[in-house]
Amino acid sequence: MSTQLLAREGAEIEAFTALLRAHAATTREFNADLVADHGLTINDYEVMLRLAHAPDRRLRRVDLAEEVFLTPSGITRLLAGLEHSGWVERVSCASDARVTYAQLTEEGLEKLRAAAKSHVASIRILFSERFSPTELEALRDLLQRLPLAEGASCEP
Amino acid sequence: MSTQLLAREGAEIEAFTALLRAHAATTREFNADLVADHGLTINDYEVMLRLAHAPDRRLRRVDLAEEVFLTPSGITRLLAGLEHSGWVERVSCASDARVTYAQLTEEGLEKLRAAAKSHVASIRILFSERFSPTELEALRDLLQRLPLAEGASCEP
DNA sequence: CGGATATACTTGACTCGTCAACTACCATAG
DNA sequence: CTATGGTAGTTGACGAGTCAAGTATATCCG
Repeated sequence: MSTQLLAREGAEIEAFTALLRAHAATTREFNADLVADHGLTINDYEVMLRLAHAPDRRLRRVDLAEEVFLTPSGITRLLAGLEHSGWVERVSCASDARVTYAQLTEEGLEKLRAAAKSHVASIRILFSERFSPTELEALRDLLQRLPLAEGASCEP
Repeated sequence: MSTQLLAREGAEIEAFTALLRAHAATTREFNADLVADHGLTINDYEVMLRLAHAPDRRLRRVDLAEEVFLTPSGITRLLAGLEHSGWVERVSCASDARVTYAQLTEEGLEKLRAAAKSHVASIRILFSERFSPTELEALRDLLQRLPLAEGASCEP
């Protein structure tokens, strides 16, 4: 009654709450494993993964930021760590002196492969324990509708 | 080929990636609004909401931590802010001197109501723009399966 | 050309939350 | 009663990421 306005009810709110919890739970788990086993955070991993799949294994820092939903300064800081470890190198751009690419090194790729092995396995286990293939697809498709504006669709 | 091991393919990985992105996108949006309009973070809000729905509007700090997926120290810190603003009070427990309840004050409830008004509206809009009622339920149900069972896991 | 505006990135100061270590209290067994 | 072990909570040191402001370069247009 007095808390009517604060209703937790309503499928939208429930869905969002579930999203928060699901993220907190899974992320915490995977991140802890990744850090313990490889000294990488999830974001380190995601960034290196994007680089690995990019042409020449390099990406502009802005674009990278957008892909993993970090701010430009966040990316600067994250990359500082990866550069320090020798997994990513700065490469300057001939045609535009403002841009600096982040490029995955050979060691970075090796590191990523090693990390991927256990990380991917954990993800597969967690998700396939809980969902059928059909549900998995449904979940993915629904979640993919959420990110607003930006990275929508178009890949080169 | 050489990146085969790093495959982004596989419904489990895609689902998890989508979860990361969906969380980052929505959370950033809602959090920014909440902070700008009411000076509350999403976690502040979620904590106050739990308190509002609890008997006597109070909860043990441990239990609160568990509900919002924070560590005990995280909760201490978060509550320190809310106590400072007068929205939450510490109440000690008669039967067990170790526990301190966090109790939502009258002002806290008012604050929460005000924040809920716009926050809930934003959530509803974002989600109902993208999903039908049926999809919303599906999404919620799928996400609710993810948080791992607390005590269950781990090593002896 | 040259000034205005926009873009790419970095830096300082700060917030939020973590972990590890610690205090304080409770419960139970000998 | 006391030792022993478990639970509730706080604190210090730190990491990760944010924002606001700053620098450097590009681009557009009179």
